[in-house]
Amino acid sequence: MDFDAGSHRSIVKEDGAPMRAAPLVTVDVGIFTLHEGFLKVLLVKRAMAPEKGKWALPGGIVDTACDASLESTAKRKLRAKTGVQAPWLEQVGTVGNAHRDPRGWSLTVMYFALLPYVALDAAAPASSLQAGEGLSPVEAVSWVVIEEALKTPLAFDHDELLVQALERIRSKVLYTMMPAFMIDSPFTLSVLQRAYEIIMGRPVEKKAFRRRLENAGVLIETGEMVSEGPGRPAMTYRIKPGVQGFNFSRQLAP
Amino acid sequence: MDFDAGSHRSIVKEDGAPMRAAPLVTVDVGIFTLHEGFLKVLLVKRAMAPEKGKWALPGGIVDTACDASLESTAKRKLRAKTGVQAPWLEQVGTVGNAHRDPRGWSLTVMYFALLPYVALDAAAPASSLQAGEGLSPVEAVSWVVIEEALKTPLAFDHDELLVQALERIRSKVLYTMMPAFMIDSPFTLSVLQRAYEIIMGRPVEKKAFRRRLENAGVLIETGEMVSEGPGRPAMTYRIKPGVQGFNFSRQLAP
DNA sequence: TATGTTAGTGGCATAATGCCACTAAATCAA
DNA sequence: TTGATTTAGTGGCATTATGCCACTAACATA
Repeated sequence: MDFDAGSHRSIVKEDGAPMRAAPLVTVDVGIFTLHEGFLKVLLVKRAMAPEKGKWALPGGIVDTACDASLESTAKRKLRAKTGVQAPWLEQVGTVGNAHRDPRGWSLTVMYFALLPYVALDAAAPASSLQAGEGLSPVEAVSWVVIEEALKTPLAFDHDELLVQALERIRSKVLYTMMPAFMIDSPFTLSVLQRAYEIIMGRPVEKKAFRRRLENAGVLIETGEMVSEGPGRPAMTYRIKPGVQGFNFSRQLAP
Repeated sequence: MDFDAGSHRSIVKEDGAPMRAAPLVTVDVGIFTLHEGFLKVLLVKRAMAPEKGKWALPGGIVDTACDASLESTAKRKLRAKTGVQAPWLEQVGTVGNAHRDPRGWSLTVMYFALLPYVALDAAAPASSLQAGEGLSPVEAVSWVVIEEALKTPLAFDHDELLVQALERIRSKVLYTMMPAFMIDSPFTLSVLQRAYEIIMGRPVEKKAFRRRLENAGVLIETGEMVSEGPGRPAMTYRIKPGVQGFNFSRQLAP
């Protein structure tokens, strides 16, 4: 069952201030991309208390008035910071306890999004730096190389949330097409391979990589070749529709 | 960030009834076991509105006063219905939207638990049939064969939640030791194999199965043999500690 | 003692990946 | 023009975990 009839109560303290029996509910989104050879995550610098001035994952309260679902909340946060939609949005998990927020019991639903790199200045709408429709104002928005983000002390328990999201990504990269959603389309197989390598943190064997993609049939040849600098020109490809749900039968070497 | 300062507001409607800005938060638990050759899930019959009289997954509101975390809420629900702890408890995901509960925006964090069969009459404490510490009274508690549960119309969106949990289990059974947590210990390899087969819904090859376990080194030989009826006596085994997190390098044949 | 039943193993086949050397087609610098 | 360098792409064998199947082992029962 969901809850007892009438069990949701608004307790009011003696001084008249409302006290919550239900926890605060927020959505946080780890937004990841590949840029200049690095895996980067989008961080915002909080402009308001609590944790004012600290770097944090983008996120905020679920607005029951304007969000139809948790996923639409996540999409709203994403669009507010990047100005674009993400081709991959996935729920990581939910963390809820009495101590993660100084003001009491709180709960956050963690998502991660993958997208090709977009410059923030150009793409981010004004709303990302100002308070708007349920949006929190922030001092700054920035793509941060993942290793640095992991070293930075983040607001609340966002360090742990970031680690959780990263673990999920590093695990799924071994048997999915994830990296294809973080680069511009169309792309060459070499670019895609490098995307895998950046996320995995180690080299991938060229032949095995290409054969795997070929047998899976997850790409469409565009027929267009590209040639950058010296070396043989390369064929370009696009992702087949529906590939987000595709899983290879085995993982890349651990 | 988590939320804006002061953004949690208790809106009061004109008639004085409190209206929530924050969603209702619940935890639901799919409790699974193996019994008499079937995969079964524990269902409860709701004794109170809403959805009174309907079958549902055990669960209920998060009690911020007594639960330290979401997981402890899940454990409390589990213990209330079965009287025992589960050796496997895993979060499946969170569903939150405006329409899953007739009374407004609500959110549930779904867990699943795996445990060896326990008879409900004997093991369930009185609290499972009566209202207690934040526990909801139910008309009945029952182990239901999974195929039947899937055919039964459940309260709220519990049909979908059950499907989600089941998909997770059917997927992870292919590369984890999950079934070992649903049978009594120690066990024979034949019993364990049958546990896999029940969940997977198809036969598993004996030699491949045993070799896989042997190479993984996830079991401890007890040294004790058991003999039931005719046939050669079988060695018995226990699960090595820490095996819950173990993943085989490949999946069983899809 | 023969027969049926369940436990457990030997050994080859299969499939996806790892590995490495090779060819192919471009740029660049004498 | 030619050779060196660079990147793209392939051929083919090795490795590894699993699938498959026939075989042996040890018990009960008639």
